[in-house]
Amino acid sequence: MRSYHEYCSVARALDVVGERWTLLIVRELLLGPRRYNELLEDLPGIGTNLLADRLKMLTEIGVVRQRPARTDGRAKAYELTPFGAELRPSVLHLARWGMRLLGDPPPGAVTRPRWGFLAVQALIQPGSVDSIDEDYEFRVDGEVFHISVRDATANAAAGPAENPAMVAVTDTATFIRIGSRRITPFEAVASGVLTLTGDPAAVMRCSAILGLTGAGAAAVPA
Amino acid sequence: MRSYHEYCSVARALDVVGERWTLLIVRELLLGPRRYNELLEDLPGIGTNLLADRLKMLTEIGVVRQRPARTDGRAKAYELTPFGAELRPSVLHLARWGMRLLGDPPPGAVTRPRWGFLAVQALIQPGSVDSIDEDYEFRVDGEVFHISVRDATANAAAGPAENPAMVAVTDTATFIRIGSRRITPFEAVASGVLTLTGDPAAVMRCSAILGLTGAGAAAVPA
DNA sequence: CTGCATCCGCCTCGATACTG
DNA sequence: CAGTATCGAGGCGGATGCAG
Repeated sequence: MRSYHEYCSVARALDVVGERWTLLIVRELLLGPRRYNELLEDLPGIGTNLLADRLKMLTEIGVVRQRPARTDGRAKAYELTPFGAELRPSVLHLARWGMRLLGDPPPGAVTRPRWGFLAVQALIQPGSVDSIDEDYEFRVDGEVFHISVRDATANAAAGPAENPAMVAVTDTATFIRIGSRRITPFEAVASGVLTLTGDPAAVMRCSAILGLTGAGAAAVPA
Repeated sequence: MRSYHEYCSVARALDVVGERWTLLIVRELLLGPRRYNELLEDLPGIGTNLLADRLKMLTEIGVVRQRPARTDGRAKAYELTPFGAELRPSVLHLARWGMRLLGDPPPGAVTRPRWGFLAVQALIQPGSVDSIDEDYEFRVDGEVFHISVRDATANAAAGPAENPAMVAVTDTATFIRIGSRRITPFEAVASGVLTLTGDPAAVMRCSAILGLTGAGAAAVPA
């Protein structure tokens, strides 16, 4: 295992998760346990030997562990250990930062609706959460997830909301275009690529939580 | 420039800062502007061509920019753009995460006191800051920096504090050993590798800010 | 069919030498 | 001091093979 040989926690962290593909494997596992072949599908281009090597290394270090898959007793699934799950803030901050680098989807690019789920978690701004308890549901290219606000704290979770105050329906490209502030939700609604139903006031509160209301659409320099 | 070809903000971020050495360059620049040869010294093993390539790429993307060095009008220094500086939370979270992976300093490992400055910033827990305005000074192998608490918010800065309520003097290895919770500040004082002067109550408040008081010395699994 | 291990061409990386 | 040029070694990516 290659190392920077620096006695610094950043360098040490990068010794473990800084090699190619490794943090993307963590990204997938942050969305839930995953089987080997599922990871191969989620990460086009990775090469099966590399995935096996990375999983073995991450398992040895204690970032990832195996456990029997839910559906099939024989098959095994990979999941993050609690230690590995502590990478979530780093990955979410990277997601937030990378959002501004995303232009329109290039022709050869792969897109997965699940990634939008991560994007929402990255956009949530703890300071902008109102004290009204309610849920917002998102349906992005068939993938369904929601944000729950309880006690002025917002959490994202998979699956539909029980009684959503707002439902947003769109496609992955539009979703990321909104998240990267290239268009506003209102423009998306106007052009018909986003459908918002529910309480208009809840729509505004949800937009605020995701930091999409302010004029702070900072552009990428140069 | 190599890419994952995924339309996902995490993958896009890693396209830019995920290659070898790149995030360590950012780490150095987070500590202030730096000249080419200084970066070469800070990052042993990088290879001068790779540093040049990375700096050029980061400059084109808008993460880094050049500006005339302060001391010498002709010489140029590299610094982060505001966009690049937004990588700070990601790097600090990684620093926090990697702290638990740091054992005792291996024989061949390089150590720089400046890295401890980053470690302190990574350890600061916004929720554990008392509402007493005061400063804490740290002297680690000659490098001096401090934490300022104002309005229940803690900030780390380079240089000495004006009127520190506490001064901690130690070496880099001990400093990181404390940060990784392998020993407590009290054990370090007892064994003579850490010297704390000032108000004992301030020492406790500072320890709390850095999350060093609780029993939460979570170990690395397996 | 899933879950890897092996093999091979290629491209990045790392070290040294060289130039403005 | 601040890079560019060159070249060998090794990690990476893709195809294939094989065991449970």
